[in-house]
Amino acid sequence: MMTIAQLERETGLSKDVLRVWERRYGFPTPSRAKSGERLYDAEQVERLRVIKRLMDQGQRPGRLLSMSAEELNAHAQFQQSVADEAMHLGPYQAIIEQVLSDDIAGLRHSLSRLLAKLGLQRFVQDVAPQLNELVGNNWASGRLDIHQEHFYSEELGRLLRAAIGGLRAANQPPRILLTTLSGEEHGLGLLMVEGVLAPEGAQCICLGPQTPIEDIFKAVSAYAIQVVILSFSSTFAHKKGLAATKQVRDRLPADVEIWAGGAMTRALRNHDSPGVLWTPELADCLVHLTDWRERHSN
Amino acid sequence: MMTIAQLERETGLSKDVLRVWERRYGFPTPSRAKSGERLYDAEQVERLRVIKRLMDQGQRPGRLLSMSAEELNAHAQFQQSVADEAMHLGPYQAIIEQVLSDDIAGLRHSLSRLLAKLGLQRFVQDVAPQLNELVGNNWASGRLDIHQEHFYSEELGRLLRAAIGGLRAANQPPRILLTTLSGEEHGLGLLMVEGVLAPEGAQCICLGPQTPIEDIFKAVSAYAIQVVILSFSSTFAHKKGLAATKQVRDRLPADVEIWAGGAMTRALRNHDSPGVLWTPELADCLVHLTDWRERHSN
DNA sequence: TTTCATATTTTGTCCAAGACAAATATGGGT
DNA sequence: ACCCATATTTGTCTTGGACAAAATATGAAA
Repeated sequence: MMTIAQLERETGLSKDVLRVWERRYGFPTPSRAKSGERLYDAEQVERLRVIKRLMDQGQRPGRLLSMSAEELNAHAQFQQSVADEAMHLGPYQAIIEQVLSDDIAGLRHSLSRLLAKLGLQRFVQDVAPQLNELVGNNWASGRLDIHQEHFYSEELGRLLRAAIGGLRAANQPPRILLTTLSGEEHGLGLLMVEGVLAPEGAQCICLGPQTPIEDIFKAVSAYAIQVVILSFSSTFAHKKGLAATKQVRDRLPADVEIWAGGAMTRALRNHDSPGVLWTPELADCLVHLTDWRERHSN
Repeated sequence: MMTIAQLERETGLSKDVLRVWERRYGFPTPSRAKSGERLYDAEQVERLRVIKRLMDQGQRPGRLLSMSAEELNAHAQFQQSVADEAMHLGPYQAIIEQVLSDDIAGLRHSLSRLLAKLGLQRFVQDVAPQLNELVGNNWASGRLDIHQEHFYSEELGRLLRAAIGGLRAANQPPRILLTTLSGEEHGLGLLMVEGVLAPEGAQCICLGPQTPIEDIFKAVSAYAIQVVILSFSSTFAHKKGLAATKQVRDRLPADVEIWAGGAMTRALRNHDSPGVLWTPELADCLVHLTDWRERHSN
């Protein structure tokens, strides 16, 4: 039996949403503590998990919530088969199999072998994004458990950090600050960007995820930063991302550039906002780096 | 101008709290959009930041919120001087100075030198906890900015991950799962535990922070886990931590042990809860590891 | 047909005030 | 000094209504 607060933390569905669904769609239907508080049983929690997963695939709640438990399961099954169909058997299928089969040692070995073979920069550009997408697809289709996704992220993060740490200390311009805004908790993208830029000798200072805007501003002046890189994962609503990025832009000195990347920025690729460079692909960062150095080479 | 949702993300004060404070104490006093939504100006945001920081030191909101802006600043100043007084100039004061002065290269160098000198296990046991406490105190006193705390955490995390990754692959029992429960986002503690246990040859599988209970259960069976380690930082309410830990205990097989550590567990040190071992200090983990191996040596 | 702008629907967030649960402080006894 | 019962403070949950924001459908122009 779970309270609404626990359920929010475990599923990521906000309390407001859980309550308004109950009112509108008649689901979920929690029992009540004698004080009137909602108590959700394991069955409904599980059903909400399935619903959340399907919603993250783009399905809309109105339909999902009006389905019976059987219909919902059948639907999830169907979606999974569709996703499987679409997934092409790329060169990294073997690695995904290792994630799916909880092959700890195998995954570690495969990743580090690929990194050694390709080098950090190529690995980050060519392999990591594809793997991330495969993992994302498999999670969306329900084939992959959360613990497998966590383990994969942790291992990839370790590998990248180790590789970056092994580089000779960078001392060429520009000085780059890497972080995400509050609300974006995924920090893997930052490591990937650093993995591309650090080998070029750029001085990267990574603050990890969720730096409040005020503190980004402080960090920029404390470290004499010349470029701020922000990363947004695909789950970040692009309208909010745009607004937030502009807010940062307004508070920073004009000579400090902002490069914003990550899956979300694909939607803004052609959006013209002064003083912000969109870098939906990692390769874009390299282009911008070259440009920056050219501009500042006098 | 900030909406209540932005303010919640940036300060960590929940919407409910912000609204109820307004009702009870008459502060904050946001203006309203024409639709009636609250809009907080920069000044009040800053004041709320100060209040939050003082509350994290243990001050109670009733008093802080009834103070005028001037009184509040004077009070914060006073608290800072008290904290400074209490802080003893330990052997690591120099490192803290580097954090405070944004000396990137110096901090990296000091940390890696200490690690090389003491070795991973000693570094994690003797140095890291003291540094963390100093950083915490300096943050509480307002001397340290959030970006400095982020940078410190990121650097220490990298160093530990690199050191752990450099160890020969562990292959001795027990197989240990490390994670935090949803609601606890600090993952540094997990790395520290791993830094103590991995050198002993224990097979550590780290999932990073915030694994839902259901998925901890799945991971335990997928990886044939024998010990689950949970970490709780000091901000986790110990009553909730106890309840959550018990919930995990109930769902796991009896032969899987739970070791719960982190600053919060100091309060539960003497609390007897069957099937859970409290490890408020890192050294406790080593003791438990020895015990475990002895018990399973037949 | 495609593309773009405009309606319409759906969905999530915010608001209000009251109630109560949980955390913390206080007083009195050992 | 410690511990327990009681009082106060503080945070979270409740309801139903309203509206903002996102997504989809519709229609017009290229």
